Amino acid sequence: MAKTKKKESQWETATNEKLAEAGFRRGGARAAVVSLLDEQSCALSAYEIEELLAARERAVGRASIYRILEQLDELGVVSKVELGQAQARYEPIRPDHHHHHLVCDKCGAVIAFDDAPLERAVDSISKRVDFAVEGHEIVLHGLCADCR
Amino acid sequence: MAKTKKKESQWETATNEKLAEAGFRRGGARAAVVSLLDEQSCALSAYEIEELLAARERAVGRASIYRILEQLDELGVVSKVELGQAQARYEPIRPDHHHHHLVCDKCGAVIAFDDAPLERAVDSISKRVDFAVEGHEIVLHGLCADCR
DNA sequence: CTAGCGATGAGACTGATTCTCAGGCTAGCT
DNA sequence: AGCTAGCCTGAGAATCAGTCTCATCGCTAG
Repeated sequence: MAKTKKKESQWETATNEKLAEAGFRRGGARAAVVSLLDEQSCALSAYEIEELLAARERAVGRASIYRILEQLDELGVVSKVELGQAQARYEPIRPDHHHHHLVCDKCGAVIAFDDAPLERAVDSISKRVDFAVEGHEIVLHGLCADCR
Repeated sequence: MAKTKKKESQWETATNEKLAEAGFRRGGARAAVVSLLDEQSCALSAYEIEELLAARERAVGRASIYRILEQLDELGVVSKVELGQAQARYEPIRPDHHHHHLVCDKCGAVIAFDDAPLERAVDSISKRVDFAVEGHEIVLHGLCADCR
């Protein structure tokens, strides 16, 4: 598949702006990772990112991938989620698409879901505890429709 | 510290019964792990378990700790929780104490909390999705009172 | 008391993630 | 456009949690 110049989404643009504001220089590796993440609707593992980038025209070193993901996480544009699979996954944070995950204990499939009442319950707790809550992660696990 | 014969709690007793029912023989290593877990009110990592047991009179091999924890998890008497700290934690499941965790991003402190509306929201979702939900894990992260 | 077989643990191994450090490239200055 | 300081990269070593292997130990039934 030829590399086509895609239109940058709001997330990629906003991320690049935040990187610049935070004093980061531009770099090919980071641009490739940001661009790849922007195309995803759900979480990718570092290994998947490495493979996907290698399969394109732009391989990025493993150390760079982890470094970049950490920077993006700190900037608050990427969310690191641990789904109990012995590896972390990362996904872009889009203001209009907050969601959580269902994880199949058998095949490892990851399915996204969102639920307003759940969010409200979490927000309510966040205000009640003596703790500056900055984020939350909710994982439901069990068996997916195929494995059941 | 001298080893004192403590009174077994309901959890330890029930766990030993389930182990026997499941056909497991008795063993010193497993008894030590079960006894240690019974004293905890919140989650311990495998490494902490290894250290705590070594600090007592009863060191247990790492392989045994993981094996035992896995058996207890399968029996449904222990819960494996991933708090995004690159290591799993384990805690006894007591029928009267279902709870979730607040994790401090700075010092790593783990604080338990429970909330009925949150549980109801999760139960509600569990019934709506095309997925056999067997369990859930909710982690709020941010800064604890000390680190703020 | 003894044999059979589950329980245990030392240590090798695996897989994910982090660290190190030499060389490349960007951004700012002339 | 040319130059340079210092951030950006990536190859590979190091680390760390967790898993596997296998010889030995020690319950328990008989």
